[in-house]
Order: sequence, then structure tokens, then C-alpha cells
Amino acid sequence: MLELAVLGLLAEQPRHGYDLKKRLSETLGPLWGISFGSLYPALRRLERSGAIEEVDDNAAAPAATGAFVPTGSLKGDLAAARMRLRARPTRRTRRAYAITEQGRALFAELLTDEGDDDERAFAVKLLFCSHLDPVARLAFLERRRAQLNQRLVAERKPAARTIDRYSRSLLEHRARSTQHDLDWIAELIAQERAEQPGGRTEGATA
Amino acid sequence: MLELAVLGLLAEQPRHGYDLKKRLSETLGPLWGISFGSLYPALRRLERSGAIEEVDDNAAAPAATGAFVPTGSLKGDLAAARMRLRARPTRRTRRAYAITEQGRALFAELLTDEGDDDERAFAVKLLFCSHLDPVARLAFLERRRAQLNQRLVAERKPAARTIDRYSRSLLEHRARSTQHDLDWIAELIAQERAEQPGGRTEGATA
DNA sequence: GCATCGATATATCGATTCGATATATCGTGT
DNA sequence: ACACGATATATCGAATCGATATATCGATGC
Repeated sequence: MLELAVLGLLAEQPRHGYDLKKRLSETLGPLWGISFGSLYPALRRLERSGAIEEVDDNAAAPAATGAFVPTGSLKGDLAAARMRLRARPTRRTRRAYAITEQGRALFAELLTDEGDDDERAFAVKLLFCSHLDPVARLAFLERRRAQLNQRLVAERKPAARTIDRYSRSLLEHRARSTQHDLDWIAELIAQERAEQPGGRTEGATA
Repeated sequence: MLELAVLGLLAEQPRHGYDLKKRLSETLGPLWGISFGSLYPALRRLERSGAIEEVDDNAAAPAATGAFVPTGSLKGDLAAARMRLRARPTRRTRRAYAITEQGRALFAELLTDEGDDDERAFAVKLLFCSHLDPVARLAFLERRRAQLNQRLVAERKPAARTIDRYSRSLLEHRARSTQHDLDWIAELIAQERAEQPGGRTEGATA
């Protein structure tokens, strides 16, 4: 999962770890508080497997402090040179990674994979689903809709057990949330269909 | 977290692992697909720490197949006896646990703890917040409301970066969801206040 | 210049959790 | 007697988390 997210971001441009984390947690937000303890190992895994490779830091976004680095300035070059020259930089400095051809293949595979579909997986895949062809994208959204529909049915049936007031409220709220998600997906699907009519119409109107 | 959930269920009555998992996943649903690989170790941890203890299986819910065990029937007694008599039952049979005094203290402590408050922690605490006194419960709900408010502010501010259409849709949907959660909490708080007026009015009308 | 501070950045550790798998037991149908 | 599916416990390796340590960079003040 983390692999997919990292590959997706690196597919756009080379980036370094800190920046990857920043982007991911600002987009995935509270849904996935991604941690360095999982990110850096994931980067090492990906590098060992040849899906990404370290590149000489350039074009790797500076994760702006407000001050932005004038790419290729004298100052920047000097800093980079110093960095490169040091006998052992003790490696506490930026490491930028770029995706490889192999990595792109892996990315496509993970993105298409139908197996895993929890909340996180869906959100991550949606973030990068513009890389899918229209048909696959539609299938992806339909899959999600079916999943949510199924969940909603389970949530609608009354509680069976005697439950306390707060539990009941939680259950009810979750059913409403699922409905909310479902409406959203339905709209995304409608937009897809509007743009490429002729997709298969299976299960058309919810 | 799992500890809290387990203690909360065992506070009602003794239960065995499989049943605990069933109840938790039917209530926490897709938010937390709790697994045996975390549950059983958690039970062992709790037992070692003295928060729970194994009890001779009785009153531990049978997790109904539809057929219910007529508690204390001839058949049940025989099965139990056979189980107890076997030299080494290879322990692939039920283990029921009950909460101890120590466990209740731990439960109260975990439930009151203000530290951890992700989605899961909130849901679990809400499930058992009837064990809190009204003042603590109100404080708990207010804490959640403040957290969601803060999140909403962050989500409302426009995207800063150029993002693709699906990312934007995700972001927008999440802001709406947060608002939805916020409304829900606000209502829970209103109900609390209605039932016990005189709670401190700090930040009363959102 | 230089001391210091907060933001940027990488790394690692132990503990928890996940997901898959193995295996035993029970109730039921045939 | 047997097979079967649901119930039930257990364990393994890998992924993830949360905390912590440490290094670097840029700005601010003196």
C-alpha cells in the first residue's frame, strides 16, 4: 500500500522521503497518519527491488519553507558540491529517489490489483486513478460502489443485540456515513460515464 | 487500544476470544478489521499483567449459531467434563476470560486518557463512555469536537498545489465528511447537556 | 563572524497490528 | 460412520506505528 503511494508520487517527479511524507499526509490526512518508521523502510525495500533509484538531488521539491530555492543558484550549487565532496556526509542529508521502468510496471500492477480494498487502499488508488485507462477506472469505481452497497445493507439491519445508547448512535452515524460515501461514488461514476459514453452499463442506476 | 476494547467488553461479562472479535468487528465494522493475530496476543498480555483471568467457561456467550446451548444441560456438562478430564486437551477449545479488579482500574484509566485520539480510539471510547461520569463524558465529547473543528479548518483552506481532479474530489469529500461528523458530535453534546444541565458551558454554541 | 533556534531530513528501535495459515472442536446432515 | 461448515485458538513473518536520536539548513539576533 505504502509502495503504491510512493510510486504514484514518484511517477510525477523525483522526490525525497520527507517530501513524500508531507504530501501523503496532507492529502490522505487523518485517514492515514503515515510515519517515518514505515516510510523509510518502504523506500529501502523499493530501492532494493529496483523499482526506484537514488538520483542526484535536483528537481526534488524543497518542501517550501516559504523561501524557495532558485534552482541552480550559486548558493545551491555550492551546498550541493560541499555535500558531494565530504568524505562521509554521515548521510543525514537529502536523498532523492526517482521511479524506474520496473517501478512503473509495478505501479501499474498495484493500481490495477483488485484484491485489497479497505478505506486506505481506495483513497490511495483514487489519488492516482488518472493513470488508469477510462475502462479500468470505471471498473475500479464500480467495485467500490458494490462494496459500499454491501456494507450499507449490513449496517441497515437492526442491531440484534441489546446495545447501549452511544453504541446505537455510532452505528446509525456509520450507516449515514456509508450512504454519504455511496452518493459521492455514484456522482464520480456519473461523471465518468458522461465523459466516455459507451462504457458497459452494468448496474447503471444504483 | 485493543486492550481498552477487550476490557470494555469483559466489563459486562466474561467472554472468549472468538466472541470478543465477533462483537468488536460487528460494532467497529470496517473502521477496524481486528485480527486474531492481534487479539490473542493482547489477551495473553492482559492476562500476564493481571487485568483479566481465565474462568471456567460458563455464562461466556456461545456466539449463537441460532441453536443456543441450554446452560447446564446434560450434553453441555458432559462435554465440559470430557474437556476438563483429558490429559492435555491440546487447548484448541474455548478459553473464557473475566475482568479483574485491577483490570477495571486499568479500564477506567485507559478510558479517561486524553492522549490518543485517532478515529479508532474515539470510536472505542464512545462505545464504552457510558462507564464515564457525566462530566468526564462531556469533556470527552468536547475534546473530539475541538479536534474535528481544527481538522475542518485545515481542510477548508484551498489546495495550495495544483492537484488533479480526483484528488480534489477526495479532498472535498473529506471536508464534507468532517462536517458531517462534527454535526453528529454536536448533537451528542446537546443531548448530554439537556440531560444534565449545569455542566460547564465553555464553548457552548460552537 | 557565531551562537542558537526551529524547520527540514534521515534513521532506527521496540511494540503492535495485520493477513495468512494451521489446526482442533462442535453440531448437523446423510 | 463420515464429511462438512461454523466455531475456536494459535502462530508466523511482514508491515506499520510512535517515540526517539541525530544531522543539516536557514533565519534571527548580537
